[in-house]
Amino acid sequence: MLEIKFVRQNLEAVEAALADRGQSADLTAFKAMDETHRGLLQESESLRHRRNVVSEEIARLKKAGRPAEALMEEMRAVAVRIKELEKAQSETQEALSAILMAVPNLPHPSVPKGRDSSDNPVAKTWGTPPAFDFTPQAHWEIGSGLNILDFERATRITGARFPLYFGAGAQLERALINFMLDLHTRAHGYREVLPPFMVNRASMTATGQLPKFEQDLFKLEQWDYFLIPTAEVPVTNIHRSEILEESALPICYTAYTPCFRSEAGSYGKDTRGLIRQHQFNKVELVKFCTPETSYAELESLLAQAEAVLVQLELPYRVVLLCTGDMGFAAAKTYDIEVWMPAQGVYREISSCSNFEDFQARRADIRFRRKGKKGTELVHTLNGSGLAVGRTLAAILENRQRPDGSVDIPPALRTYLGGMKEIRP
RNA sequence: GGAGAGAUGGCCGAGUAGGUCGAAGGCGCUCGCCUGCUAAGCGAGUAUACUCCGAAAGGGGUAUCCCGGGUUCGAAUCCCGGUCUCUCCGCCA
Repeated sequence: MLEIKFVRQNLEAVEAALADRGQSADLTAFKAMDETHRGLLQESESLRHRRNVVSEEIARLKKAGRPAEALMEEMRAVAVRIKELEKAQSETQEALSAILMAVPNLPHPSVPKGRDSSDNPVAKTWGTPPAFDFTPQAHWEIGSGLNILDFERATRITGARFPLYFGAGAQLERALINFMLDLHTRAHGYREVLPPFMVNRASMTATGQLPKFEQDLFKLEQWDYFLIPTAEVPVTNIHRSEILEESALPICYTAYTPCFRSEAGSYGKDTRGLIRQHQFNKVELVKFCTPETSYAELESLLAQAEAVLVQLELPYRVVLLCTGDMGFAAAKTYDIEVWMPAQGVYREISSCSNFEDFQARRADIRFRRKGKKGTELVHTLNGSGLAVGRTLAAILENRQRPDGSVDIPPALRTYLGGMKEIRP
């Protein structure tokens, strides 16, 4: 969330930024509530002060064996008033935080203004889409032809939008996970973590999924736990409520997890194939760093995610999300989109964001500068490195051959016992 | 699931016949001094959040000893509820 002081002092700027995101922003309720709240705070604090002073006085009188009944009587009334104020205060506090928790992050100045994905400028294009002298098949057709993907049976086991891999398909998914983790840990200096796949409400709130987006999550019925929609949640929460040493930064983690999303509101979209599933695998990159380095870290994070596609020889492009297309918590986001030949479009395969201190404030993750007093909020970043199912889909489509077989990218072959291709 | 123990500052760890405890002591860290020889000595400082005053420097106030209630003029200390951790038993991949 945004700092309450900042919002108070920059109401118009915040409203304007929200408008850029395509949100109607009316913070007059916030302003009034904030003033009420601070008034209550001042009254109750001065009463508490009075109480603290008098309590000491009572202790002194009693020790000296002198009567204190009159003061105690006065304090009984003060205590009642303090209780009233506390109640009112907790109500205004709750109202204020409800408003603030629902306010998205402010876009970084370098983010272009725009309404939706059609306004996202392309920042970079890498590789050349393969030229086929036959009509390329969609990955679900290839997968079913090779008998490695089975969406029909997955539906029987669970329901729509769940994947079921067999044989070389399952192996390929696993190989991709290992390949990505190895690349990020060995070449990019990340530390591997394997976190819980369910998290509590506080963790979801810290990274921004809650309270606004509960309908996008899978929630356990008997527990106040949620299935993670991305490893960003458990991994960012590793350091919740901690004060880190500046010398420890940046902290870089990479994690493989399955991800669970209800995909509410996406009915009818991408109903076939691996593109939009309720459960999918992802290797995530997460960084904690100082504010002055976070934009450089965003660029390197992006490059590290791109490196996966470069090594797999999959053509892609990078787009910079405009203000209207960015996620709730992000200040700046690059999407990496891989080429999907069957549809002839680039599809998102990674999203790399700098959240600045938006998540850190919610999660209370700070650091201490060497030789300086006090603490500052860290900046957090994360990006997919990459979405595994979509990567597998891209390999199938980009490296398919007219006979229905698929050529395995050379970088991946050692992870598959030397397998060079998948044949029916 | 059953029984018991516990939760204090960056870390360790005192502190319960309720008051002068934001909290001893140690470690760590910062600054200064001393000394110089590899590892010590001395001194000072060292939680966080919110809020008010101030241009600022800085100063005032409040809260926080797991969380939420309660008792009381007053609670780290007493009572109730919850969460988490540890030990033992049970169950289990």
